[in-house]
Amino acid sequence: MALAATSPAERKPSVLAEAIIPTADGDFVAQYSAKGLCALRFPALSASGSPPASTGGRTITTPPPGSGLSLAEFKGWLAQTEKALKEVLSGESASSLPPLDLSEGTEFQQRVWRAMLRIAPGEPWSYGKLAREIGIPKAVRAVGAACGANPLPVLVPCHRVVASGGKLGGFSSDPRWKKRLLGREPAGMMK
DNA sequence: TAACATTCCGCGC
DNA sequence: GCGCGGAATGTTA
Repeated sequence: MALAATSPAERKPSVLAEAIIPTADGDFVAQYSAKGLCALRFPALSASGSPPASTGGRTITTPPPGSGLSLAEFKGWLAQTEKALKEVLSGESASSLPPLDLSEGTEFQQRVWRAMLRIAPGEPWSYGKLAREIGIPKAVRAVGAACGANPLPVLVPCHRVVASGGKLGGFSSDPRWKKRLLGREPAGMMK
């Protein structure tokens, strides 16, 4: 029979609600689908490395009625997201996370992301260790690619995954964020 | 097929 | 011990 025309990552979750979450590091933007938090954008660093000033958290878009996401549920998720975000930003692991909608990723990617959620602060993993954790030790590079596709930076602690040999590794948006976040880890293994 | 947020090994210094 | 170049390796668009 013919090959399937659709690729595995064809379905993107539709964003029903969007909100700004103010933190000490700037304003994060969280996007929600009917299943949960599906994307998180973090503020761009200025050239000097200082985060932009907060605009004061306010919701940009609320979920429309009958969309599958109630306003009350959205507010609950938002509160959880904000709490978890601030916990991670202060160098701790999130005590509780909102539902995460990872349906945009392939099975392999979701496996990588889920494994990253288990990473404890202060003990950064290498791409190699992460690859070994999900059962494919040689897929180190694929793991790196999956990290780059991570829709929920910070919450899914992709910044705690570093290259072996004490090298920092890469980062999708700004390598500064990675260094900044790692600097707050309790152990601070990174010299 | 090409590209990747890697890793490993061998050299030379 | 450190740095460089090249090969290997799995997943994705």
